[in-house]
Amino acid sequence: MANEQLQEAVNALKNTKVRMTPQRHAILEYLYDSMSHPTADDIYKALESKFPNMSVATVYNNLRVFKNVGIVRELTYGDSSSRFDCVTTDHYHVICSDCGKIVDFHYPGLDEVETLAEHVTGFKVHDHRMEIYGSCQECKNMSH
Amino acid sequence: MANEQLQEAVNALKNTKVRMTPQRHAILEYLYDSMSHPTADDIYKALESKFPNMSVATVYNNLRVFKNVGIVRELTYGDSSSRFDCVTTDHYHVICSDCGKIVDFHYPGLDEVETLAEHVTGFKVHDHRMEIYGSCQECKNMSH
DNA sequence: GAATTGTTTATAAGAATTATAATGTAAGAA
DNA sequence: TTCTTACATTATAATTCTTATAAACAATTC
Repeated sequence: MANEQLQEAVNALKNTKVRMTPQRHAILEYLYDSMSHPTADDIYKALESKFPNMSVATVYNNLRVFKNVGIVRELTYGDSSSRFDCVTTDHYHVICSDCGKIVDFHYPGLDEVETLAEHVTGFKVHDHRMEIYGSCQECKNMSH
Repeated sequence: MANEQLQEAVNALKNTKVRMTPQRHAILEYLYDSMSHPTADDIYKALESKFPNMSVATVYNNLRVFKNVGIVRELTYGDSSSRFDCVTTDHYHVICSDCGKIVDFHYPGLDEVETLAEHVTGFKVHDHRMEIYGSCQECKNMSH
């Protein structure tokens, strides 16, 4: 299923001016396979063996390209570097404040929040973002 | 009322080992008076005339102190620098994707989201964060 | 096949934040 | 009060993440 989603993403790119390159494919593949929330540097390190000559800038550039096309989302949490997540179904993130672990969390979309915000503020609302913070099971046990 | 909240924050600090200094008071005062969401640099610039010798590091250090005590919250959006917000009542932020304006938005707390997340993930949930993105009225009109 | 457009690489530059060391200031004990 | 200790501030240097630049490369179009 990760493969199907990857294919969808590749197809989405075909409809734009964006060319498919080995590096791009590898970055997408890593994102869809790992299903984690890596930083640009995580991706860079993970692909080092496969692409010894790849530049960090390539990772950043392509993540931005993917973001603009809409197949990747950038997550900025408290920690220094951004994390990237492939846009699949609507889900939220539960984040461990102690170790930084990120777990996906499905929840019916908060549409009513968006509509209420439109009425109250006069904005044209496009999107929202929510994160939940806490201590994961491992870190909970650590603090005994 | 901003003054009352400021007093509360000052009192909260008295109960810790944290000392009150002129710089700290000025930073808090600015946060509570302006009711905006300034960056560290905004604060630094705003207090320049009052404290010509203050270092940027002081602003950063103290914002972190306030954050740890729990009277200030750090907001990390896509843009490069963090923004800081005094923790008052529970409210969310509506952010203009075009001009960056931030508007407060009151909404009954999403407690059920937190409890559901606890059950599903096994986390001990402390907190959550939500932001709503859209175009403010000015930017809506601009794009005609 | 030549020209154009887009891509990668390597490196340098930029910006935000943190660490360090020296100096300053307030609180507590003698 | 004076000495000592602990905390704060300042100035500067160092780090880290990210972006810009220019040259080399590859693919697409005419």
